[in-house]
Amino acid sequence: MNLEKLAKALIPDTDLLSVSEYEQLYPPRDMPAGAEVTRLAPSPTGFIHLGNLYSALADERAAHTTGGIFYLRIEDTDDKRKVDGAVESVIRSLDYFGLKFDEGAEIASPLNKYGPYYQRARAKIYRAFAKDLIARGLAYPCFCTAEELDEIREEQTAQGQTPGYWGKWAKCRNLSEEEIYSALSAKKPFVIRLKSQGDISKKFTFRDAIKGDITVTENDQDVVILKSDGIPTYHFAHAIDDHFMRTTLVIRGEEWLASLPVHLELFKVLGFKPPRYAHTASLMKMDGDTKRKLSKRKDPELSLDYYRAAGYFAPAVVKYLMTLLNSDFEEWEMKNPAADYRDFKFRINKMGKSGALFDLQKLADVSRSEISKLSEDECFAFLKGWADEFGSEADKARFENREYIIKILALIMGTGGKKRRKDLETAPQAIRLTDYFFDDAFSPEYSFRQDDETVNRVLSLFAESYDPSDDNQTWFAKLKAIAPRVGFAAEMSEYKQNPEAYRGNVSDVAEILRIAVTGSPNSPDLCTVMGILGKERTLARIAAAKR
RNA sequence: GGCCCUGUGGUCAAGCGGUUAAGACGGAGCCCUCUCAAGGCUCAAUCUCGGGUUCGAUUCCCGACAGGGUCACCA
Repeated sequence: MNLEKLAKALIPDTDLLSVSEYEQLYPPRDMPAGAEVTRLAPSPTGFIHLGNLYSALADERAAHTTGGIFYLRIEDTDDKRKVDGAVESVIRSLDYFGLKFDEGAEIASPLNKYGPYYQRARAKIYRAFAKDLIARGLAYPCFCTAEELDEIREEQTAQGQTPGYWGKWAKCRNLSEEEIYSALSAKKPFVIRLKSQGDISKKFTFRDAIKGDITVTENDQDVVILKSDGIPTYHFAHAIDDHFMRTTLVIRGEEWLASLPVHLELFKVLGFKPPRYAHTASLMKMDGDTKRKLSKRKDPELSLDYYRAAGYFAPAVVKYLMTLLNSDFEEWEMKNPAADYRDFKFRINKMGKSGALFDLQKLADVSRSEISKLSEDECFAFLKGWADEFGSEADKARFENREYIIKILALIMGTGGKKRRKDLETAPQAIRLTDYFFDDAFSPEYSFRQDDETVNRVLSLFAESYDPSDDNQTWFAKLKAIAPRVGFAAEMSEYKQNPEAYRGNVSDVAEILRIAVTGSPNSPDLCTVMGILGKERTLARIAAAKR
């Protein structure tokens, strides 16, 4: 059979470069030794979830801790998956979490020399190599219809054979020249398949950067490399793109492990040196009583946009993911509490081999601790940032009087002091804590535990003696003085020794006042709260709370 | 079902032939306290199961079992 002629008939494009011309067009990168080139290669659905961020963070760290390149490639070979604005959404989401691409799709960079970064725009390259493979007898056209393939599969299943297009089942593998040209002139649609040279009975060991040595058999499947629309499958595009974009380290989910033999054979027939691979254990989630991989369809609450909207502190999410990526990160962080996480020496080979369960409690803990480290300005910026994008009008308005809100934050969150509140996981949680400082949000449902008479008496007595210039101690002494007048113990110790002798104690006095002023039995130091509210509002609230 | 990966407390996990089997989250309890928060202290909880190898296995080997993944003209 004249293979050159066949290649021209199958792929008639006349504007394709030669194999060596592509090598010149995309020369090896000039990089320091040890620098890794990694990539994020999503399909353009625009939806990325925590699992994707986890893997993207591994890519980004691997590149940026070695002085390498982290780029974005869009795998749009399946047009069913395309969603408008998806690429921008990916970039924006990752940027929110502090991950930046050095080059790639929609990235303005002088480094963009290995594009185009959309696979659809790279059709010529794939076709050039498919043509070369055909001419070398390593690929062939297949005219089987979906129905025929189904039949083959059924037959294979019935016989207990491995399903797929291989060996004797690969009907089109040995089509005669005549059969091919007659099918072609009949305009029958066709795909291009790899003519696998592999032997299923031969095993080989492959070294994965995370999983270590993995023994698999050679590939014997005549996989599709060019679909009937002339667009490559993932496998073919992967081999060509990662070669010509000069990727050094392919980090991807372990679901790809199964197709590794295919990819390695592709690299081999193409004459490319394969990159190093790191197959990451995927992030899992509890579903009923079994674990399963995080799924974009089933777990919309794991969307990155969800975390943004929920007001999680982005650096906290990243740090949580870092603890999952390299478990010694946490220890390192304890030793270097002030250091940037980027200073940590991320190691791809220290990643866990088995899939970690996504632990919302742990994320919450990291989040609490990160938020508790925020300075006044950072805290203000964080909360305002959330309010501006996701908060109500009232929430937004709250940040207009900077001086006032800063005072409140210092009180409720302890910003500026050493006693920091550490139970806040998200921005809205913190903002809700400021509600009673704003009259428009102050709508108390008083829940006094004492009878009306006691409440009124305490309130009146306090109002009479209240002096906004009192310091904390003086203020509290006045509270203590009120206690015996309503039959309560002034000292906690006295009360504890003899609880039956009193109707209550100072803390009950404080509670009445607290509910009156803040609407809640819980608040930070009441004296300071009153100070921030000012005498007028304090007294007005006390008056309004009377039964 | 075939093939591949994985298997230390509830969760994330250190460990790499001899350890009282780290640490973190979570849980329980106590103390302190004007409430909340914060802080201090204490406790419970783990090597999937069999066989080997070895003076000695959580650690090495084999098997079982369990969990996960994958078997497309999707990525």
